[in-house]
Parts: sequence; C-alpha cells; structure tokens
Amino acid sequence: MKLDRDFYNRDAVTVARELLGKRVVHQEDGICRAGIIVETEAYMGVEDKGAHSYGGRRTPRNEVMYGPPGYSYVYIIYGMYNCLNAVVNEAGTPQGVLIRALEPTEGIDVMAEARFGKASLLTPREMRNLTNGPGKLCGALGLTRAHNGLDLLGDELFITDPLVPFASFEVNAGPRINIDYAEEAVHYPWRFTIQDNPYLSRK
DNA sequence: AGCACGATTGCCT
DNA sequence: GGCAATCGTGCTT
Repeated sequence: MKLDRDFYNRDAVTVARELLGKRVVHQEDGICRAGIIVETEAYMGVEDKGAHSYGGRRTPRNEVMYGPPGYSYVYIIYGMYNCLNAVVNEAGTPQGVLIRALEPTEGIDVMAEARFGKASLLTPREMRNLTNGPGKLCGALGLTRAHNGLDLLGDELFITDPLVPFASFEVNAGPRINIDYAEEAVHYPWRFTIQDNPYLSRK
C-alpha cells in the first residue's frame, strides 16, 4: 500500500517521524530493491538554516522542493554521493525529509552487486554497510540525480507500508548530522531513528 | 571564468 | 580518532 499524497502534505518533522518503519522501493527494469526506513532527518524550509531552501533559496538543484509534496529530491554531495529526500508539505513551502538509512529487505543481491561488486557471500560488516548511510543507500538502490523529481506515488520509486509488520520500535530524536554551518539550528532534534536498529548510520 | 564548499564515505593510524 | 577523495553547485567577478 503506497503512502498517499496527504501523507506528504504535512510538515517535515511529522513526516520524518512517521516515515520510520515504512518501505522504500526502487523498481527498474523488472528489478526490485527495497528496505525499511530506520533513520531520517527533517529539513523545515525557509526558516531552517540547515535546509537547502533556507531563506527561500531556489536554484535548479533544489527546484523540486518548491513543487507539490510526494516527489523525490535527489542531490549530489561531496562530488560523489547521492542523497534521497522526500519533498513534503504543500507546494510553495520547500521542506524535505532526508532518508539516512535503511534496513535492506528485497533485492539484497542486487544491492550487494552495486555496492561491493558481488551478489552474495557478504561478511556481516558488508551486510551492515549496505544501506547504513544516505550515500550508501542511494548506491545500493541505484539512485542518482537522474531519479530527481520522480513522483513517489508512481511506479519506479515509491514508499509503502511494510509488507510484513515491522517489529514494534522506539523512536529516538537527536541533532542532525554534518550541518555545522547551521548556527542555532545545529542543535534542533530533527534526526529520527529506530532505537537500536543495526542499520543506523551512527549511534 | 573562477573558486570555495558540502544533508559523505572509506581508508589509514 | 583523523583526513583525503572528488566535482556539481552556487555565488562572485
């Protein structure tokens, strides 16, 4: 069951919290790769010094944030990694939720091939490193800037309820990662994690 | 046209 | 723990 448009039509903090435990799917060329979201960050838009859209900054890169909710925002960081966000809130309020880590569930062999060049016989360490970071999960799912602006209610990249009920979990909130430039916003508790999940990007 | 920097990762000590 | 890699992007000139 895909999350509907209204799910995304709320503020980023609310959506970031509620995306925990949901299932991200990338389906391309008949190949399905998916995982459960275990870590997110909220970027609250024009008033959030951590956000790409802070102060109403609008560029070709973040243009999709200014469109309707429920679309992908994929951007390149450090010249080599991609980060996946869901655009949230009504059109014109440029907020987003960064997907920071997944627990892999489907297409693990394909993800392993994409990350490590082998489809099986992963060490426990490799298994954990498959999707425990925003750049890593994009690598595993095969997501690039070419997947920017996709409708998350479409058939290529979408988010659903989990196929089988995910074990009950506690949600933790803490400061976001690597936004040292964000002044007072540095300490806002807008990073959400499933407590003790083995696929978190850090403790 | 040039330049400083980043919502990261992986390798090294 | 530290730090280099690597280049698209945005902003200045």
